[in-house]
Amino acid sequence: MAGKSKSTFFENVWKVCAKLPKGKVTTYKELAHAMNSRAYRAVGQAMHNNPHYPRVPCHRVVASDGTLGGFAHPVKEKIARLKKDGIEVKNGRIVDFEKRLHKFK
DNA sequence: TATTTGACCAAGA
DNA sequence: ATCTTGGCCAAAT
Repeated sequence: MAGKSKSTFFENVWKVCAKLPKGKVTTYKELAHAMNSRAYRAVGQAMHNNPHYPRVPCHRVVASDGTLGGFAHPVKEKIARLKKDGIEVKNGRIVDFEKRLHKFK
């Protein structure tokens, strides 16, 4: 085997997040879960440092209760991008959150 | 190596 | 339903 390609936690997060279909959202917790981890806080850090937009759609990652969570830019932009993806936000919450929520695997 | 910092979460009050 | 608290984990300092 040639060089061992050890991937960091962040890189794994980005890799999984890149699989999120357009028109859907996921949560920090779900991303962690998909990696068999409970580091949902660290997932937030990975999104904050996401160097791969738009390949990694970090704006479609929200909090477990359907609220928006954070964003590296004004939250206003996150809302705008979601709307562009066909996802509605009202009063700081994802509309029809449960229907929009994507679970990996 | 130890401490601090978050785009979090679940359970209490 | 909203607000507070403690716990959680990886990265950065």
